Amino acid sequence: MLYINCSQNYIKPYIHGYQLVTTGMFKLYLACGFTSTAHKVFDKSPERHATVTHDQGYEALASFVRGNGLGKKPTNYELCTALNCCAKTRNSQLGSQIHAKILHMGFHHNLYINSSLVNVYTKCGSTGDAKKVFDGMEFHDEVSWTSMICGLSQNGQGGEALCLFKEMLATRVRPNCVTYVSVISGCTEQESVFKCGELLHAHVIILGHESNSFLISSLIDYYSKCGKMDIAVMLFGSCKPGDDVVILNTMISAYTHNQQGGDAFKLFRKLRDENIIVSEHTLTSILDACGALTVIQQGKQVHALVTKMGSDHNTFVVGALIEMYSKCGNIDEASHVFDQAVYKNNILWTSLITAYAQSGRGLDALKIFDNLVMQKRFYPDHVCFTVVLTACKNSGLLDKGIGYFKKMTSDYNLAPEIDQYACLIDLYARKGDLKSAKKVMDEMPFYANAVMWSSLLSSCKEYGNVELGREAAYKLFELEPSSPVPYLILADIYAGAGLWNEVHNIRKLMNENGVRKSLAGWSCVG
DNA sequence: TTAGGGTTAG
Repeated sequence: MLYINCSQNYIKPYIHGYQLVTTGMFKLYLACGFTSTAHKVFDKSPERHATVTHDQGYEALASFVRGNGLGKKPTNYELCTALNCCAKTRNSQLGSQIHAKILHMGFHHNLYINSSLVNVYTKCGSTGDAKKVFDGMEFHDEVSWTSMICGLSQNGQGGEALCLFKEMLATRVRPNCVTYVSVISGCTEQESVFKCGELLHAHVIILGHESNSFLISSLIDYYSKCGKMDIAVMLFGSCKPGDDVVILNTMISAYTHNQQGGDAFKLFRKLRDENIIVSEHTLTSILDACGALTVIQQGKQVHALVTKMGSDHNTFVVGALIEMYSKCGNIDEASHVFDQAVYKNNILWTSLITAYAQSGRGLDALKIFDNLVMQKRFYPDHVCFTVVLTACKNSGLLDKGIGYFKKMTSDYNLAPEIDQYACLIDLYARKGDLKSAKKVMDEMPFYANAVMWSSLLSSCKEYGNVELGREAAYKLFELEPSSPVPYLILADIYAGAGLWNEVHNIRKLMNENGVRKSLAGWSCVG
């Protein structure tokens, strides 16, 4: 039994935040059959940028929902189209309901329908459900294999995508360009699969796909994220400028992320001089370069172009402008850009709070956060809490920080993640409450990482705690075996306590473990 | 009727 014409179902999950309320309104209008109003709501939605193909989705989905409301039996083609729309609009709820209908109607053997289901589930972040559908399929074609591989890649499971790709190679179905694009894009997330990209590149060359623009951009992205800029530049050199704006944008980002902001700028200027049409992605990437280079004059010129292109409605571009002004030290202009923004979503609010926090105005950052929360205009997520806790940390506000940490669970039902625990530990440690910091580390549901032990070790040096300092340093010897830093800090701690024999032992241990003291200016004694 | 690349907050 399906209830997809029941509007309540659409509203319930979308009560958090302006952006989601807008999405909920869109879905409500759509569900009630008011497609033109749904169009209007969606046209004003900040989520509009989420996919370029949304527009093709409304009418088909609305028609399907209306038909279902009238008790009309859908064909397998219509179910497929409806699932496709669910994937594009990230509507997991309707997708699951359609899945139930598919099972009820006995269409679950259909290859196309199953591929679409895999796509819906992965686009909505449910790779487990997608895998269940995939594993239950009687046979796979290149599209269904690729859907699953791509879904894993897009959900940060590059290692799993690669394993599935290997399974595919063992079958009679051959991977195509799309499969390679999908699997290569998954190789940029985890270091464990970094080296596989080169092997996949070799496959691409052997198969003669090296001129495919999707493959070129994914390979440029891959090599730049592995730090192999020479190969990225070589691949870029094989294309004609203006052939594909995505390749250009990938190259601009590649330069920026590899501390080559000047080259990013040169490329951008070349595009402008040659009247090559740039996209909003280009603006975002070049603003990123301006921030990295702290070149506010160029940043302002790009801002003028943003206005000229009418791109100030795009939340990605607005976010990049805020970050650029903030990095260039002009927090007032960052704030002004935010005030002028037509659509303000959670991410943009977080960008503003971050801008204040990183400009040494932690108290202002917290004030903005408190006001927003009080007015119920904003429902913070984990990232926002990390920003807020960092602001507390940098301003030395231990009690406030503890209060925000507790609010995560009590007010927002958010289980703290490792990043927020790291902030809390650092808060306690910086204030000298090393006992509480250690207690959090012992009791939290995560293994303490190197960041946490380093934070504890630094504070042990600051507050002269030899016992805990020793424990932290020895943990770091295991976690970061080639780093001289924990050895040197522990030596400082020993020296501060007058334990000269221990200082000599640490020096000996460094030699034994083959760790080289390579930090210029480090204040190690002896 | 099924699949693809590049961009935001710490």
